Amino acid sequence: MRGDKSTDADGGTAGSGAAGSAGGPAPVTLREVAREAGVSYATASRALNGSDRTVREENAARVREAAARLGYLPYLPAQAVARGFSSTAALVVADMDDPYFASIAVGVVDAAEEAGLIVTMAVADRTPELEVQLVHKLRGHRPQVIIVAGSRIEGPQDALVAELEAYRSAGGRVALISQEGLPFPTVPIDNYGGARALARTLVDLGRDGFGIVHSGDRIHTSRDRRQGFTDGLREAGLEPVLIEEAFSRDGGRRAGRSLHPEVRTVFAVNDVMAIGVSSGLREAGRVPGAEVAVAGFDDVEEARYATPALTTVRVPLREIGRLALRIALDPGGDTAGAGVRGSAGGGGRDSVRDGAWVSPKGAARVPPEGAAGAVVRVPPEVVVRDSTPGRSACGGSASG
Amino acid sequence: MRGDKSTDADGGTAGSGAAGSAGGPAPVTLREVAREAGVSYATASRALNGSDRTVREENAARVREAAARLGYLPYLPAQAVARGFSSTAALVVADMDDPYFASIAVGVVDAAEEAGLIVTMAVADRTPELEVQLVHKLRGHRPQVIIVAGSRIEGPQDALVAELEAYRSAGGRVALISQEGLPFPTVPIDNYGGARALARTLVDLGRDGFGIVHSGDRIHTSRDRRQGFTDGLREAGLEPVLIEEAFSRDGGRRAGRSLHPEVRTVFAVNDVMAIGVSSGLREAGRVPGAEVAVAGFDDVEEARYATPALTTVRVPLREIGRLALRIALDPGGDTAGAGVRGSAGGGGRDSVRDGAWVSPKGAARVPPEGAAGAVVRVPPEVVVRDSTPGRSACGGSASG
DNA sequence: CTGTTAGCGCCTTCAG
DNA sequence: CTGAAGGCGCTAACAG
Repeated sequence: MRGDKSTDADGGTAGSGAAGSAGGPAPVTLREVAREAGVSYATASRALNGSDRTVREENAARVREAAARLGYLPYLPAQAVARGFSSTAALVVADMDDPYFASIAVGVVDAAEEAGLIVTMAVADRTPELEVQLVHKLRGHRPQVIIVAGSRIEGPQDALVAELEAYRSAGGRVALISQEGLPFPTVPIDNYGGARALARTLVDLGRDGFGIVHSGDRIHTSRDRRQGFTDGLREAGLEPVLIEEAFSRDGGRRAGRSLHPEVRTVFAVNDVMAIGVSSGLREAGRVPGAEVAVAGFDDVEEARYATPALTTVRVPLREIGRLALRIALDPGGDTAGAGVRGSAGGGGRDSVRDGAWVSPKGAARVPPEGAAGAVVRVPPEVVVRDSTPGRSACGGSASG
Repeated sequence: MRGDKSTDADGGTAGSGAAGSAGGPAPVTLREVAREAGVSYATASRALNGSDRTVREENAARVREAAARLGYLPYLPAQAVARGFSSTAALVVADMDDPYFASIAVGVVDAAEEAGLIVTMAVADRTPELEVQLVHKLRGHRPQVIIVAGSRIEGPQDALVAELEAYRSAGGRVALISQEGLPFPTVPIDNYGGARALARTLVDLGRDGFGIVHSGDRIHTSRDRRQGFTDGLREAGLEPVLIEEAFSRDGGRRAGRSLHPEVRTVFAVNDVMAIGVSSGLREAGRVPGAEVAVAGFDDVEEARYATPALTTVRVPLREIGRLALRIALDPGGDTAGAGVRGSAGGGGRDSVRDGAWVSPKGAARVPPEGAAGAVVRVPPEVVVRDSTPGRSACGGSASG
């Protein structure tokens, strides 16, 4: 919440005070404020919103005072019409009930707030078609930026790209989260590298009998994580058993319920599924953590309180959300790496893959507006917890 | 997504096609569409948005066709200015990272989508002052409705009420979630009744040695649940031990870590805290579920996968979110009870309190307006799970 | 049915 | 530094 350039007049508190008549008092308009303050309409405008403030302090004060007294509230839609752009940021997420997206949303909303924007949000329900329709609809509000955080699914993305391209060519800024390969600034998540590092860490800890619960290669996130983990394993000469299930808690649960007896270490492609796996294992009478270790990916808060606590790869979701808004607002800015502290933990080297991604198509058509394929890497970090060998799922080790 | 009254022109896919020049082609305006279609500006408007469609089908078709071809997109802010009200719904939640609010948000967004509104959202971070500021800020967009879902905290609510009152007196509609006592339509949650029923259920199951982990009476939700549970216990002649901690996972964890040894059944005021309690118990070397049963409130998805699965009180969060939007849009409508199935569980009587509160003033230029204090009860439902007596925290009972 | 013409609330040159 | 006037894109009477 930066204080400068504030457009607020009445300190954030209601001020319709007087309002004697009861019949839907038309909201106070800037014109009234001007009259009340004894200055011109234009002056009032300048005093309250000042693109380049050039108004005698005395008058400015009078205007502010009048505005406060009348409870004036700038009519944002009107401002948008006059200025040509609104003060909103649009966000499309795949599923708000998933803590992964919820955290990203928090980050976006937070950063937007700081930038003086309010966010309009839509939930695409993990359906590509709906997603396109939503950005289209959102576009009507002429947001200053559009951020799309969906689980990218295999298939033609032409519609989405076209929609976004159209938006950008009209002056809008877009940012994507974890869906590289599209000609827009993206906050990537190193799914491959993180998963690979995780695999190596587990191998180093002496685990074996690996299994991967994933959701098929059509879902990019799943594919990359599966791939990374597999490669990490292969470097140690190991080969995992693959189990495919839905990208959800329940999918994980089903997988856990019928997990092959020889799998003693299972990596679920995300924390939510991993938690489901643990649950499923228990339903099958097995003990997750001791008998079979389970690891996930994301380090969602929930995972830290699960039993056994998940070994996972930390992904700074909130920061990623913030970052998305920032790179959208200021592509090519000094945003790179900003706000993402945290060591590389166990992730270590090769955390950074090919950073540079070059815009393939269309980008030529659309000039400046900042680089189109900006990529800011967020380093993954392996977090080892309870599910490692010697620990039991039940009795905690603490104090005892 | 209802199809009628659609304002969309180009089937949801981008259409900036032609656009030869590359320098930020000004978005297509309605005027251009009109010219392109060979009709007047007004006719084009009517054809595409038609409040009361009265345009020869032939022309209408031409307009639609032209709109599609040019990739016309109605400029919502302009529409808002012209119409006097925008097509947005504002939502203020206390903490998006909490699954409780995330689910509510999903419901709101969903219902908004159905009503043709897009939601603008803000996170109040559980801070009353911020909450007021946010609704104030949001008000600037002239949303058609404002929904506030915060954890009500003891203290003067004058600022919030004033802000909301001002909004409403200007024709806006507001709906609150789980914070009765304020002069606005509210979707209540029977915290007291649900907790009391839960207590009785646990007593009936033979549990004893009760403890309540709550967050102090300043937080209404905590207070009501604690109160209800306590009363339920007293009916059986029992008295609980009280532990006060922060309203979060971590607060619960701390409570669990130092839980009095004699407490063998603990009720945490919400699922998230309950999960924390389980976690804390383990850290202290105790086994939640077997040695000490833990119950929560909300029936958040996460709770169903926790270990041990939580005995809890189901609250249809999503439905509640939907309902909030509906009663805001149509107070006094037939919304009562709609969409909320599920038995009354044990909540029982006193579920319905004083409903009527009469609307003072009238709407400005915005559509009708109904009752202002509508209250729709959502019946709580006790869900008994693993944490009951005989079960172990580890080995599942299933199959094996 | 259709076109013309005012605004909606605000910002912004453009003169004073 | 200030006021007057035009315009943003769209809707809504009001004539034809």
